[in-house]
Amino acid sequence: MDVKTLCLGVLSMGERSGYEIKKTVEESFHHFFRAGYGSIYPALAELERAGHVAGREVAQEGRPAKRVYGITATGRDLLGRTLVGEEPRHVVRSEFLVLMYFAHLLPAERLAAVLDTMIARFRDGLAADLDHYARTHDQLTAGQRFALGYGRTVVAAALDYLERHRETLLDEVTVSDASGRPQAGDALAAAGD
Amino acid sequence: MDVKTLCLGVLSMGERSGYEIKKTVEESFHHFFRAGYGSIYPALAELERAGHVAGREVAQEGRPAKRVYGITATGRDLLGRTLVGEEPRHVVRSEFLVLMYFAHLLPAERLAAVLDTMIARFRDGLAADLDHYARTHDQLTAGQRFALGYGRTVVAAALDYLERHRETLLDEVTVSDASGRPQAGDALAAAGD
DNA sequence: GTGAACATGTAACGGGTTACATGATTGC
DNA sequence: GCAATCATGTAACCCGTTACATGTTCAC
Repeated sequence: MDVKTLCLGVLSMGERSGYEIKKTVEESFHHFFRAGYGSIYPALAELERAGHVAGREVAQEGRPAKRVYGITATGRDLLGRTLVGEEPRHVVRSEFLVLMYFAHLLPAERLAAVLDTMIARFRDGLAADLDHYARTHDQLTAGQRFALGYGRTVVAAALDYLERHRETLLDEVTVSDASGRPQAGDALAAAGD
Repeated sequence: MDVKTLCLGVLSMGERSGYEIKKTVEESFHHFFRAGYGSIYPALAELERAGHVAGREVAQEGRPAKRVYGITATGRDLLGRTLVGEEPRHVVRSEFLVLMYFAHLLPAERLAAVLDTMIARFRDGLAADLDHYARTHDQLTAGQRFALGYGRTVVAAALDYLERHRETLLDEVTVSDASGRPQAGDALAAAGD
């Protein structure tokens, strides 16, 4: 599934500009999908060329004009066929966890900073999520509630894990650092002093 | 963080061939990283050109010869600097969840099949994980236990969520399908009959 | 002898990210 | 005037995926 399909999906819920599509993706898909302008605008242009969406200029007061797109019949058809036809991928790519795997190669302060960054990120994401859900849950489809609930549940579990194991990891790594085995982190910390 | 850094990290735990690196990644990183031969072998070649790893031919009995790589001093240095220098990314890209978000556009049987596929995948992954962990936990570093534990915890939470909400989603989507609103899924299901 | 696991590579392709480029409008 | 938000786009680049290509050894 590419950004083109995502755009079709978002547009199937109502007309939007490229800018607004990105907003929707950030609000509703942020736990499991992301798309930048550099992929959204070209996707929209290509979809319009192929007749799957139709754009029109809309003037606004107090804001620059925007170009809103609506999905066409062939677009809806393509969306349905694409969703049915693709086997569902689910990929996590976490350099954060690779970093944790090699925690013994990191200076303790850096390790703590990384953990705190991730904890803060998850905490903020979850709060924004809960807020968004509270404001929209009564107008969501079953599928939307399911997908959003999945994101919330999993992030909550991740956050809980990080909070509960932060201290332990920090303690254990510090102990083994002090045990005399030379570590890349030690060398770097020494070089940094 | 790219596959080159990953290879350096794996090799920092001991000498390995490209084939064996892939095995290690599959066993230990499968919840949060993946790498194919098409990225591992070129990464190794480039690392060797730069002097960060050194390869040597090793004959085996009962098996084809292999080329095992060891990390060099400069490689270890580069690994340490790379790990310290990068801000930790953590990206989930789930076409599965996008599919669930648009569940109302899917025929009910397809929706059930997708859910069952994902449940089975998570179940199998978790079992393999538990098995691997049971066999290695006493020789893992704190960081490795932390990263592996994170993966296990999060996948277990995800699996639990899927199992607990599968029926509800299926019921709710079926009900709204039958309520008279035309759906893309209906059209496709009808076309398929 | 055939399939599975072991083992190593190359080359094209695709798609997303990043950086660049521009401009309107509001509020401070 | 300047920062922030709204708004749209392009082009180069990176890097990972996929497909292709090849060969060994074992077990059935």
